[in-house]
Amino acid sequence: MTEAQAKPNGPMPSAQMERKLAKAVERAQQAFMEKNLRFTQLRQDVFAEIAATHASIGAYDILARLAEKGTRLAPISVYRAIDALLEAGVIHRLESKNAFFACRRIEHRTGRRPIFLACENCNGVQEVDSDGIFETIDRLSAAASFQPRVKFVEVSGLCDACRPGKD
Amino acid sequence: MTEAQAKPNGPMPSAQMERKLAKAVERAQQAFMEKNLRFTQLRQDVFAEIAATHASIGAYDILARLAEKGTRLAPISVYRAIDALLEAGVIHRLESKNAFFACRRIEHRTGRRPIFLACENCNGVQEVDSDGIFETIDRLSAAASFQPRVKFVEVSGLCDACRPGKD
DNA sequence: GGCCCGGTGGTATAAAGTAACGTTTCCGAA
DNA sequence: TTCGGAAACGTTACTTTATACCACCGGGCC
Repeated sequence: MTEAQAKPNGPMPSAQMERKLAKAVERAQQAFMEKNLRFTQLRQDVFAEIAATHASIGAYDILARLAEKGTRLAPISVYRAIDALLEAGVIHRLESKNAFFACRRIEHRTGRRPIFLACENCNGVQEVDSDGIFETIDRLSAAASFQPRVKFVEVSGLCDACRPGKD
Repeated sequence: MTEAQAKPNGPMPSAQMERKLAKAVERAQQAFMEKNLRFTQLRQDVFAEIAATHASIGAYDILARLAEKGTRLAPISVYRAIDALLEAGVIHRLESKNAFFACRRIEHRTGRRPIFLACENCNGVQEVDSDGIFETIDRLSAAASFQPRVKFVEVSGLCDACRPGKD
């Protein structure tokens, strides 16, 4: 398949989108400060590109979009920025797609880790409360004498907007 | 192809391991037959290599091991065999590692899908009963109007044998 | 100043996976 | 028994994803 795909969620006033993006960048900056990490220009640019997508995006797509805007980078530079963004917790990695998306940080509201619902059509990612799944994983791990370090719960499918029968 | 010769100090009797491997291959063959798929020589070779590993293994590692034994293949051939093995359900893919492992098919005993516990040290993979995790995912998906198709639950960490404090 | 260190730039290359196309093999129908 | 289509395989080339390596820059610190 090529890169062409269904447009992301419905039309939205671009002014509103820009305000949202600016807020997201600001929150990211906050997160970096709290962790004593540097929110450099490169990291900000990469984050903004990911956040502007409102979906998951591959490292090389980020690269291409930045190049279109005049910022030509080597892959390694993007990956370094991504590493920092992951460490700061402002983006997540979708293991099943080798892609990244801006964290909406619902765990700040729920106090719990979310699971990811990734749409195969529009690439949008929802984070929904895990409702005890991670605790279950911990329990199952303990029963198997397994020491968990990183846990992935990812679901691939179709989001509401992309469901057949809808338009 | 010559038989495995006596090793001076193997940790496990190689005869026993070979018997286990032969059984695994036989079960795989069974699975292929039940699904009306062909268990060709290539597929058998690739499966045997994965099963003999007793851990997760990357496609190119399989390629290299087969090459050592005189079977030189193009990557695509291995991937095609892997696809067939996945379809037959005799191996699983570890998304978080881009690797594959032989299914021990605990769902045949429990009637339920397992989750995967992957050791970062020895690459071993345990399949343990999911204890309702997938049902929870279905429920959460429905609540989010999301239509799930593929679900990944993978845990990366240290298995009992590789835990620090043991030896 | 001289030093360390985190971040960056650039080149090259590894690792993972796929497209395209032709040939062989299997298997059932005529 | 041969024919024909589908599935499997081989070969080449290629894309996508990710990292190694080394040099350099700029700020804090002695």
